[in-house]
Amino acid sequence: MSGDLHATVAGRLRRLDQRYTPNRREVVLSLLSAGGPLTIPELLGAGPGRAQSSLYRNLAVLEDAGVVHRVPTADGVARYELSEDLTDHHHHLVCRQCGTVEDFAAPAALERAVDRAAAAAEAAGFSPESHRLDLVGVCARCRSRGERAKKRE
Amino acid sequence: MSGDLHATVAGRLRRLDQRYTPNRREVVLSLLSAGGPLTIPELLGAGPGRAQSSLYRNLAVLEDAGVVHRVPTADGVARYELSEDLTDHHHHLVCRQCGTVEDFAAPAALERAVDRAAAAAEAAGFSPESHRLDLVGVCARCRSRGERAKKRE
DNA sequence: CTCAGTGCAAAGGATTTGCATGCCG
DNA sequence: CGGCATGCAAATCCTTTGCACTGAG
Repeated sequence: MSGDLHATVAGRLRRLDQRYTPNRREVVLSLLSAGGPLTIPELLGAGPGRAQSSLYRNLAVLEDAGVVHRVPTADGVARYELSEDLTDHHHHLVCRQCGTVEDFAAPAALERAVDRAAAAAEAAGFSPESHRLDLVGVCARCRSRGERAKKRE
Repeated sequence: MSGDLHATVAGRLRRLDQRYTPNRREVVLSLLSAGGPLTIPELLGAGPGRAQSSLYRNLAVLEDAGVVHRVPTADGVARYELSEDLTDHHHHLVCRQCGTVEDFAAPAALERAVDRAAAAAEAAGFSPESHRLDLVGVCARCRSRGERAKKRE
């Protein structure tokens, strides 16, 4: 199954006359094993000797090819994840303190409710293609940190 | 009712030893009359002679005070809107072509479904505080533009 | 041999900060 | 008067681009 993924990625790249290079494979592998969207520094940290500019360029190519997806976040740092048709549809838990983003699978009932809302938007002239649902709050790690800080007071 | 709003804003600013200056009032008024989050240039265009840096600083202060909210967007340009407790709870229709964001009220059933999902996230250690739901697609304006372009082919 | 891919360094654009001045409380 | 607010300009941060070099086909 992992082989299928790489074959798919390679195919999508080939359509743009682009190759599935080691650098790009590295990116895909990192995103695959991550539990959520990764930042540039995080992706860079994975392998040494990689140039930032190449990473940015590769991400742009991969995004063009429909392999990765750029996730805008509040802290101004872009994050990237694999395109939804390569993984499962999911949503995000966004920590407002440390900015990390974790994947989260929503109940099917929620998806249905979103689809109905999309239909309503369509009636208003907007053509919905996808949706984005984030739960914003405090992640477990930051919460325990906060409680420790509170005790110290 | 609008007076209430300004009083509330002034109060929240005062809590931080900040004043409700004309510049800040201008920002709040612009956001109030807009049908969605505004960019810095849009906010700047409203009044002449305003310095960008002051606007950024004022937005930061207003965000601290819980009056405005920063909305991260895909095109790298930050957008701002009034805090939800000053307006009504709403969601966004994001145009992937021109980047504009319009407000959109979701059906109550959807909100309930989101709340249930939030409860599930909470069980997993995450503390949800709010949520964000965007429908991404093409706005009516861009769609008609696109159709015209298609005809020309 | 050709053209995509890479790394380095410089450029670009959005946002932030330093500093002197203006102004409200 | 003191401290917040403002404008201007310089600085910073993330991201993009230019250029020369390497490597795969």
